[in-house]
Amino acid sequence: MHWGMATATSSPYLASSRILSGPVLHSDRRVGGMQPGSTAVTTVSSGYRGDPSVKMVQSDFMQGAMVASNGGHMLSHQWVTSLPHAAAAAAAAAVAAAEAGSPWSPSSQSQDVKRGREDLHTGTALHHRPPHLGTHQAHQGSWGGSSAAHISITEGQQQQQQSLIYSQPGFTVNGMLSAHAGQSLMHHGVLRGESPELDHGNHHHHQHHHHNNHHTHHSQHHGVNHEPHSDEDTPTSDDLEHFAKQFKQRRIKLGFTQADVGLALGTLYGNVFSQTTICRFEALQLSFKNMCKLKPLLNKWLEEADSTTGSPTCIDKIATQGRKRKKRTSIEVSVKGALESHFLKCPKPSAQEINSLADSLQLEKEVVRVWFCNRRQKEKRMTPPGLPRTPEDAYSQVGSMGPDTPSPSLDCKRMYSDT
DNA sequence: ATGCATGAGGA
DNA sequence: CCTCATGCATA
Repeated sequence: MHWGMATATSSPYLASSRILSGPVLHSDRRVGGMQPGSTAVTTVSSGYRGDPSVKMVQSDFMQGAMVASNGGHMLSHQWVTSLPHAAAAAAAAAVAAAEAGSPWSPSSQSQDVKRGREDLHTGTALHHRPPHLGTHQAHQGSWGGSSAAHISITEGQQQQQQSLIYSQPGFTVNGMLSAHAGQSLMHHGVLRGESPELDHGNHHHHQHHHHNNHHTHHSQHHGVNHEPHSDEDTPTSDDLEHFAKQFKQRRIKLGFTQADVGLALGTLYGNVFSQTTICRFEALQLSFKNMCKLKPLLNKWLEEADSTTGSPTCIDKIATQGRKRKKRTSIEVSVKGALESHFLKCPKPSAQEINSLADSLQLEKEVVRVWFCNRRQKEKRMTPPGLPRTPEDAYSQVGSMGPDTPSPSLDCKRMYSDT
């Protein structure tokens, strides 16, 4: 209705300079009108959470503890999506038919499939460094697989630059170790203006749009597998996998949560990372290149971590920026199914296509666009659902990705005019 | 652990 | 607008 298609298009939300401290709480949930037919709802919640410093050694399940229950001031209502009475929603819904097309996307993503986890969960926080664990398992080349001994980042998914400045002058490293028992210490010893991207030293990566090299490559011959020595040379996929595993174990043994690590990295090297990123690293859900970039850092952290086992140091908590984020739009399952279907037909819909889709699904165009972007990214991640495959047939989707999506999908052209 | 989102950077 | 790297907010 109101925002049918004229208004909501690219609402430049955000930009709120700062949040007034005024207790402006609007208890307006979703403006009532929503019925079990809406395509999506945007959940409302407070804008920012205080500090997750509740360091409780939990395995690595989730840091649910962070959801502080503060007074809550939800004053970000620029994006409130007034749900239209989705009527047609139901129509398009129910389309969740996933024709397995990709090697690793059988029919999972409907909402969130959990691949089985495997182990961990050491509820105890022990600070003892394990002698070492030599549990290397088989490896299957997930993505880059194969001995990437020489692969160097050729896969080149485009890349920007990430630098890695070691800001923090005399600030000695060793900023990890959060509070050990109590809360965290939020004391800012140093605040860097925030360094977004830092370079790692190698920005020789340009963007070529091709994927990782998953050609059958067989490990050529590395006399002995170079373990995760220190870092340096581009690690092989196997290395990464192995490292990630070890990292996770050590981290847990040391009693740190993923969030802790991310924080420590920040105070340590000037790059803060979130729990999410650490998690994804451990799960190898990052792009090959991204994994390579993070590995050295995490490796250093590990070293520091066990060497300092027991040295409390301060961690600073950078001020939180009042960045307003659009509330996460919850897309209904059925709608997701629809999107999924379209994605299979055409992973890269044109703007117009997106518009049509958005319209028929009654979602904002932006939401749809982003959905596709995320979907594509997901497709590129490592850890295909169901890795344990023989390295041989790991991939079959050859022919398509190359320098740049040679398969431009010259077909997705079916916009139906609703009504 | 993940879904949706933001942004930088490149065309 | 896309790709990528990241992360808040969630489930």
